[in-house]
Amino acid sequence: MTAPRTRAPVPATEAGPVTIRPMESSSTPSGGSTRREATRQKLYEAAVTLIAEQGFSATTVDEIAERAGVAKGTVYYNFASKSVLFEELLRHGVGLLTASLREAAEQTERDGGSKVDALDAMIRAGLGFIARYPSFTQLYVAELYRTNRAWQSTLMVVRQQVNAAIEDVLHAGVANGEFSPEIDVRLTAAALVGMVLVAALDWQSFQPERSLDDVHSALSRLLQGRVSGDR
Amino acid sequence: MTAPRTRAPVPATEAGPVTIRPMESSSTPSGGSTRREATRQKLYEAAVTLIAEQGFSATTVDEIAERAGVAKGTVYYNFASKSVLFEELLRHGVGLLTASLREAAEQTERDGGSKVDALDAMIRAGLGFIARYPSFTQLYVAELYRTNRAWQSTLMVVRQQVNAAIEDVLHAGVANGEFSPEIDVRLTAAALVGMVLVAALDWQSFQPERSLDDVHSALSRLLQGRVSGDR
DNA sequence: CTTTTTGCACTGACCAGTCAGTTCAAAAGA
DNA sequence: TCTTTTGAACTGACTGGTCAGTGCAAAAAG
Repeated sequence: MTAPRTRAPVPATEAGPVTIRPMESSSTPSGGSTRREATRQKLYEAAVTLIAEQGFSATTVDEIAERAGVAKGTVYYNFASKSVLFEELLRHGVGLLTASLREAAEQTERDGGSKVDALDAMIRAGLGFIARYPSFTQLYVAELYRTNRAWQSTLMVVRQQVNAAIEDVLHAGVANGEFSPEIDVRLTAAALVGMVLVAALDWQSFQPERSLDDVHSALSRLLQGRVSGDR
Repeated sequence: MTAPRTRAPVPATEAGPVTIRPMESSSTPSGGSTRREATRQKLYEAAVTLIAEQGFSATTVDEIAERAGVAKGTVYYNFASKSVLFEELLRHGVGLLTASLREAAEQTERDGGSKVDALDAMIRAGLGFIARYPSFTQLYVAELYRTNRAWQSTLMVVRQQVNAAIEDVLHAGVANGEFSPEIDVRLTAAALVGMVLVAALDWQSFQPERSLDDVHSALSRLLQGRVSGDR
């Protein structure tokens, strides 16, 4: 059998772990060419809402292209595959989130606040982020605990990035004497993430009219154990 | 074109009464025939793990059937569609969870415990449930905040069921004087759910060797504001 | 007790449709 | 000129759902 001249559909070896294509869009180390970057941004935005609504598998590349207002070919010109687009989107979004969290903690630090204050500020920052990018948050939560997926590793890295930002403050607080040395840093961080995530999603989904301050104070009360009693 | 594939037979003619198939699977009001129920159970179990791992859309009916050890047609004999199978699975699982939560609260009640104790018992019950059905929990979290989906309404009902169990205790505690009247019951309940959900998922995914007691005490500490200080 | 009938539960090949990914010539920037 | 985008055509694989047909245990008939 000889290769039919027109098409060259993947030779024999199927086991190829890596896509053979010449492309390699994912580079763009810095600078980012002007036009290209704008297109990618549009694709991110289109993809994030669609995937948040329907999930990754249920979202088609055609839909993403249409929503972004570009041709399907453009998607593949800018990203090696649907999965790669998704992975880069994840990294992009979580980068923004962690930056925001760390910034909040550092700001508190600079103002001479305590570690609880830092945690509180991070909760607020988290809520702010979720309010600004609700779709991204949905998508993050929805994909976070899936296993057996192509982007497993990306997800792990990204999750760790977020949790670490909180764990750092917790650790500092323990070293500080401000927090009990008996707290379980890892679990407490996870619990705090969950608290903010689910409460914020509830807020956005079912009571979007409420203010950030309002929601923040409810969580703040929980964080500081001001639920029982009323000191 | 007739040409029956491999099998022969059964002469044509079937002028008999046009029984269009007995269909009507989803009923089974009570008793339910033994065999049928066993098959449905196997399908639930197969579907829950697969969907937890891959998500609803990425999971095929063929996979579910194969994992359950039945033919594809059997899936459709027992459930009207893939979505219906999923919806019934959701209702089934959440039914178990809420029963467990309410039972825990009532037990505390009977023992003359406080409302914080009830909340604490519910956290423990929640953790226990998640430890027993981690896949179901993954699936629940992953699909909970999706919009534009066929089973939207089922999800809402089911979510409300869980949250209400917690809100009830919170309300009772406020009426009781045990909780500050300023707490936001709705948001606090959501936050507690998130706290348990994410912490437990973290536990199951990354530190499965730890004991329930261990995890419970970490969350308990957070609930009771015993994080800062060490009273 | 033996034979026949009934109908539920299950089967799996099949179909019509869908999707990710590819290709490319031509147009549009810059 | 060089880069980026377009848009439509195509493919190969896969998917949800269907349906004619099978197996079997219990009821009915003899």
